[in-house]
Amino acid sequence: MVYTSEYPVFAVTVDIAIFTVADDELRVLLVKRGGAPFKGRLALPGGFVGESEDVEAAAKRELREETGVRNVVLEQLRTYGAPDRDPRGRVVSVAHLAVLPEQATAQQTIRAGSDAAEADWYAVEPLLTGRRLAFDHRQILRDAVERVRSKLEYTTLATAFVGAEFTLTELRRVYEVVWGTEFDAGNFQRKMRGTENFVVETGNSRPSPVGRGRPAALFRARNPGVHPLSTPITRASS
Amino acid sequence: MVYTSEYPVFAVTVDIAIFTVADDELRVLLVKRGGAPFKGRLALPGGFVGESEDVEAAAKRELREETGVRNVVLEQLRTYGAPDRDPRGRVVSVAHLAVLPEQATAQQTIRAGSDAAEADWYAVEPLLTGRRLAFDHRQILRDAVERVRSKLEYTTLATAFVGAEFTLTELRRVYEVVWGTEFDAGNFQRKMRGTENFVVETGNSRPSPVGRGRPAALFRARNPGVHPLSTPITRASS
DNA sequence: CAAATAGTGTCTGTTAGACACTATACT
DNA sequence: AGTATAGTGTCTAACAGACACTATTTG
Repeated sequence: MVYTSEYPVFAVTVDIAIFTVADDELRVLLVKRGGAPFKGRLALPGGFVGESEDVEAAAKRELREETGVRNVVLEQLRTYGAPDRDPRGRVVSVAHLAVLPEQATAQQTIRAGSDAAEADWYAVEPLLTGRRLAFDHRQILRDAVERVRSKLEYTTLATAFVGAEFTLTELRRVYEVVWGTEFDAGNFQRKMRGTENFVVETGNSRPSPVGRGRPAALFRARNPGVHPLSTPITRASS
Repeated sequence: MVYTSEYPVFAVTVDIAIFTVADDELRVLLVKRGGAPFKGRLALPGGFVGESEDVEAAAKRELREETGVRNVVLEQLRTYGAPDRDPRGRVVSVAHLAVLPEQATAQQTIRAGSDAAEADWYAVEPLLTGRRLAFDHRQILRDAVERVRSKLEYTTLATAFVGAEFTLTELRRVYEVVWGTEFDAGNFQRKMRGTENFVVETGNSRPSPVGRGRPAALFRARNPGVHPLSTPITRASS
């Protein structure tokens, strides 16, 4: 290592806020820490970046280790670098943000590490003000939620919360749950159908889960990944 | 250092894309590198984060060293962590974004470091595709420009490009130069006056720089800093 | 006065939101 | 038929953009 003698030495970690929407709740995947520091406290999943490992690759690896899924939405959030944020020493964390459809959450595999175990989904809302998380993870979580809420407006991120084929009601629920608002179902429908490069009708339909009512047309995302919207989805409505 | 033996060792730097608008151009402050690697190549100003220094504080320090100014807009952009991005070894860079009013650019002091000298302002546009910068700084610059363009829409960032008191024509020029678009002066005026918590009229006025024409009313930012706008400034117009 | 820049009036097309209504399923 | 969910029609207020016009200054 060239720098160990010339420049200050850091460790670099990635932490990931992995979100999903289930049972009309925005939820985040947390692990209970098995070792010091913050033993027993809930934390965002994460870990050290390898010596020759790209930071993004490290985030992907951690996400795969925690959830077993690949090819889901994952993007960098921001970096947290306060000198006292980790009691063990100088650790800079590059926080990331991931979004999973509810269906994918079943594949979640419990990580068998020594400093992390018992991964589980938690409702986000109480975590923002109540229960304390390890390190500065509450702040990271707050920033991540803010980012998700904002990205719903200007990008196609909402489709990352639902399966490959989805009804517009399912998509509307994502907006309603993440924003804590209500939409007029009719206006939402028109807006979705009228927004370019967002969703396309597949031709298939799905019967109502309640067993009654008109079956809903199925849609899919126009393009894979997250893209900016030409016309934003406004946050207002009743 | 606890981690030198336990975990991979990194150096952490900050790089800053410092923007201003002058002579109807978006410009960025670059330094010519005085030492290896990339000796003689242009680079974003930056440097190593100190052993007990907060990452944000390091960015502020670098900005002050390069420009002599304090209390200007400075925010984190994103972190670049490819394993081969610095030929000297494993260096992760936390890139930042700063915006200066043209008036403040005169105070720029040339940094007297060994690996950086001759700081100067360069038109951004040719740098995005042409001349190569040191490290991955072209990519950082691209991302920074993208962020600035986007933030003009949804935040009060435009006011960071102008002085404490400014005319609406000056503000309009910021949008036009950064976006490369033209606005209808009248509609822009109405939009600014009608958008809440953006600008307020001071009561003062300033004669036209050309010496002819009606003097323009002076405005100031409603609140210091960058804030989200209730209604975005749309990028369209002629 | 002419010229130049600042600022207002006004029309038009688009769109968000409210809400009534129609469509299609199951029991 | 009754009920529940999906989807359409239609009205209104707000707003962006085009563009004509007025206001205020200097030479």
